[in-house]
Amino acid sequence: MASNQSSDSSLFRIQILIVDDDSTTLSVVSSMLKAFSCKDNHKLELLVVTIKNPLDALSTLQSKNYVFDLVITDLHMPQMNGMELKKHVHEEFNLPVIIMSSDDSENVILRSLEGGAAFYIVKPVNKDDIKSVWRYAVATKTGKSLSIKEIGGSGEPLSINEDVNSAINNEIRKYGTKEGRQSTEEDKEVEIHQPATKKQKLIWTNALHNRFLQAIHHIGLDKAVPKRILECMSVRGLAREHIASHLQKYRIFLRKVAERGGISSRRLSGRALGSNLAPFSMLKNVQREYSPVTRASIQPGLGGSTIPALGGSSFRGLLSPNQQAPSNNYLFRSPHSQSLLFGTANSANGAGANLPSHGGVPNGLTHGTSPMQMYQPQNQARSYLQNFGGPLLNRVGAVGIDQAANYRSGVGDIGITNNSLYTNNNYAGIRVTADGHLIRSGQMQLNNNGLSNGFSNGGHPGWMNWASNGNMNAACMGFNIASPSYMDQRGSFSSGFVGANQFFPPPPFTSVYDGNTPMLPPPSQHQLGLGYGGQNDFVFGLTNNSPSILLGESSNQQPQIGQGELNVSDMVLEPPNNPPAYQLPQSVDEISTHLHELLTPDFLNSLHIDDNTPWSEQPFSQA
DNA sequence: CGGGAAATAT
DNA sequence: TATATTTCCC
Repeated sequence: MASNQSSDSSLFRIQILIVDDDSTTLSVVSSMLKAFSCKDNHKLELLVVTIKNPLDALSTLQSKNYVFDLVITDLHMPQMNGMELKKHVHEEFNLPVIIMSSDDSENVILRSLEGGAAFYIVKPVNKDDIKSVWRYAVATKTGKSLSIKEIGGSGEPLSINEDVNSAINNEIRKYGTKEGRQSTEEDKEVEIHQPATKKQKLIWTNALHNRFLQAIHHIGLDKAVPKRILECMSVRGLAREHIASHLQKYRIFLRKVAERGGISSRRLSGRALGSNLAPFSMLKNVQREYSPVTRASIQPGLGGSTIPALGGSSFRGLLSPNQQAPSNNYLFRSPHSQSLLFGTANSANGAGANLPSHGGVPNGLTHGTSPMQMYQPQNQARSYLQNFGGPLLNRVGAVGIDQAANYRSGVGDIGITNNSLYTNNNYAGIRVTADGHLIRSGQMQLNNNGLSNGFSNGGHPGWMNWASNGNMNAACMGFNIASPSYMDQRGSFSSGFVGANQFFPPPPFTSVYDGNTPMLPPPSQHQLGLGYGGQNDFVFGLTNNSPSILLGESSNQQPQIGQGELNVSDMVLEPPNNPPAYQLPQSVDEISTHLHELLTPDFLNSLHIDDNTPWSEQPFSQA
């Protein structure tokens, strides 16, 4: 039962009550916890009391008033469930309660967290969970707050309180050093030697990745080496090693895609390639959680790249009104902390709760207009964090999509109205009929720059995104979404993209990116309309049950888009006055030939990945 | 020292 | 398994 370790000189005396009707869990968790309490460590004293009956637990708490620091309880117990117990514990003893259950349903987890649980552990409990408990306990005891330290604020990378951190590091280092100690079974079970010198784990958030991409743009892929990228990115705390590692992965991704791109389009029979090119699916910018999109939608897809907004335009995602432009930052995860990024402590700071989940559906709690998503798959090692905080980036130069209002109605215009201050009010009316067809409504007008593709490139050579015959052409490809589970709500989905090369380098990175501010270029450069912050600049994603790759089989054939839900040929757009410098290939062979060109690193580089797509869905997480 | 591949860790 | 870190070699 109780294990007591006497020590007068303890720096920390932590007393934990564990309640679970399963005695195995009790003993396992107990011993795991104790494993942290190194016997020859006089700075740490851990008292663990295990009780099978929640009612007994309450009476124990009463009889030993205020001696406990923390209660860990199972959720499903015969006498009283964990949440009830938690309620009592909160009210009567004002102690934090950690819920621990094999139930990993999001519902339950959410309710628990919302109900005030400190955090939630999904059984089987692993060492990371134990570490989390331990750290939480220390933090509680010492009054230090465990929190994501002001992600939007101080510029500090994600970290728990430094004091706590170092204290724990010290403890762990002591525990972890093998010198003078025989390794025991217990050590193997809970092995925690992470020297303080160990690097914090960097999580490549989408925003950070975008920064990375932009840096590569700026430098040029061929010259982009870690050191230069690092300089260019100007992200505090970022190390060359981080870049090198990421670059390595990125190159692998590029290589893979390039390989795929090189094969004949005739072989690109739908599904096979779709799955092969699954990485692309992440390139679209679907607002999964927030978008009311149901069907026959123009989805912002992946694609086209940074078209300067001087006369150009960028599609912004079809966002719901509350959707904020992502402004996420990079996150550092302490090597010791896998699970401390959530829970009560964070809630106090306005962060959300994480959701252990198998399915990987981020289900971040919305916090006002700055929802933050945290995703911790199960209780495993990774945490995907996404921060949607920050100001709405009303990107100058972006096509303002008259989005939610019309879109929500499901019928009517998707007014794609360029409201850029820097353009000439180009108007491309695209209309979705009641039955979900996309029809032309209004026409693209020329702007001063002379190109009428709606995405004028300011006089610079650029691709049209649909060819002069008015049809979306061969460059339109659809890719199945990588994770159909995401799309359950509205069926399968293909996003198409049209490509445009990057002709404009991003503005120089002048300021040091502190990891917190939204990644916008300096104001004077806003007009470039670059996709800072992670949006795809524009693209049509074409929806619904589309085969994976939608290359036309003949020069006359239109890409097949879905089940007639949305037909590109309905998008009759005015031919340009000035033919684009680069004509899209018309025949299959040409397509085949040009596919490779389409998938050049430059093009790939130009792909901006939206912040709302979980990292696990991002391109080279699949590569 | 720095780049990059490979091994290793989580 | 995926991805971040670390090592190793050039």
